[in-house]
Amino acid sequence: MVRQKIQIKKIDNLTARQVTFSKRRRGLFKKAQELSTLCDADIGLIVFSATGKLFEYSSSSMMQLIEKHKVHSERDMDSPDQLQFSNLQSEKKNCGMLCREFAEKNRELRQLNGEELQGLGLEELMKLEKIVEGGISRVMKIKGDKFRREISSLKKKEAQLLEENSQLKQQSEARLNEVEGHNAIEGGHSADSITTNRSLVNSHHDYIDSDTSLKLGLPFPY
Amino acid sequence: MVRQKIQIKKIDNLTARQVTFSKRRRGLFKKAQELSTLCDADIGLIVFSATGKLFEYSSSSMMQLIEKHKVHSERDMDSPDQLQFSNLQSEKKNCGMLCREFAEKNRELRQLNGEELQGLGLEELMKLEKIVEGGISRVMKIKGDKFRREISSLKKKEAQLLEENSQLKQQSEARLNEVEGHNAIEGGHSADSITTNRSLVNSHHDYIDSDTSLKLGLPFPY
DNA sequence: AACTATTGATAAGC
DNA sequence: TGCTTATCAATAGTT
Repeated sequence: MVRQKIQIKKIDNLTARQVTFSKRRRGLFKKAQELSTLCDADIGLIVFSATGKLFEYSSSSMMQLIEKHKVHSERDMDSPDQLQFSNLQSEKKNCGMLCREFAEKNRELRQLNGEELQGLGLEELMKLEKIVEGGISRVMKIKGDKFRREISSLKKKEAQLLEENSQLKQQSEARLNEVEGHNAIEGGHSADSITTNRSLVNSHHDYIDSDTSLKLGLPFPY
Repeated sequence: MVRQKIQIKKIDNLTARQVTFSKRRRGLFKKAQELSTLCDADIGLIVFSATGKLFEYSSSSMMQLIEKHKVHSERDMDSPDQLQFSNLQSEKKNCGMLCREFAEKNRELRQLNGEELQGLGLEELMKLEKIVEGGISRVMKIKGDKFRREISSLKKKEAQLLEENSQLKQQSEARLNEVEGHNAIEGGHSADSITTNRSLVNSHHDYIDSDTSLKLGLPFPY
């Protein structure tokens, strides 16, 4: 439910931001498509998420549309030379801006990493601390989640193995009983009975072994 | 009023189509702007009306956006082109590399900030945690240093002021004594008892004064 | 991902 | 175009 109308400013909460991005992006694309259909317009929509993922819609061909856009915005350039020059210039400008943004991000990164802090004031430092605190708490939360998931999966496996073990134990005992029944019928000290006894001893020994290794792996399984 | 929801197909009536184009276009641009603000997305929207008129919106620079779009969609460039394009090509390649590096830095930054962590393994998470821990400890250290420096500077000032105060006090008393010395010589009452009384009155009066100013400054001090 | 109360967009009319 | 309003559509917050 919409409790109150939201402020149009960057959403702080990451997951909320992602959810909203996904919802509104779909809405926007739908409306672009509707407008193009209803009014016979040629529309191109390019959306880069904050993470750099590209989403696009175009009522015809994005390339054609972009070319058309270039033609429109470069109407006032008469000679191809000028146009070529302007392209190169714009590319360079582009690069320059990217370089600056890049440097800025790098600085941010180093500051988050605790470097280049001498120039900052108390206010800025405390803000930075808040940010890094938020970061570490989120990192630790995810780590905790991962640990818990791994542990619960291990516990599940353990339970399965215990179950399997107990079934094998029952099976083994049942077979022992069966064999002893035979022995009782055959009455005693034949070669067969000795063989059987030996294999029983072996299987029991195996069971003990695997149980021990389990206990070594998880000292307090319960 | 909306009697019924409209079909999404080309509007026959010309004027109705124009009106709808104008209305919906504005709505679309508004929504594009909102999405870009809310979710920190980079958005470009190009609309050509059926009559060929261009409308555009871009959250940053349409040219940059189109370049970014090209970098994304053109996985690889053609064979070495004509000489006249080589400059432009190399600039673009440059830009592409910068873009990728930039995206990488952005990712790092987000991860330090505790976002986009779902894909990481335990090892990576713990490494990240170490990094952020290092960051916060350095940030906190610098902050602590700043606090300490500010405090010690304040203490120094305090000591200076106290020193100044005590000197002024001495000076003042010395002058008082001097004045009373004159009075005692000129006047007829018992010098000793009067001096004592007066100094008492004075000090009390001082106290009252400063208290009053406090009350003026803070209307409801209690 | 599904739901729903609420805001927001807009078709029609003027 | 702009304004109004009844109605439909989008979506924020919740589950």
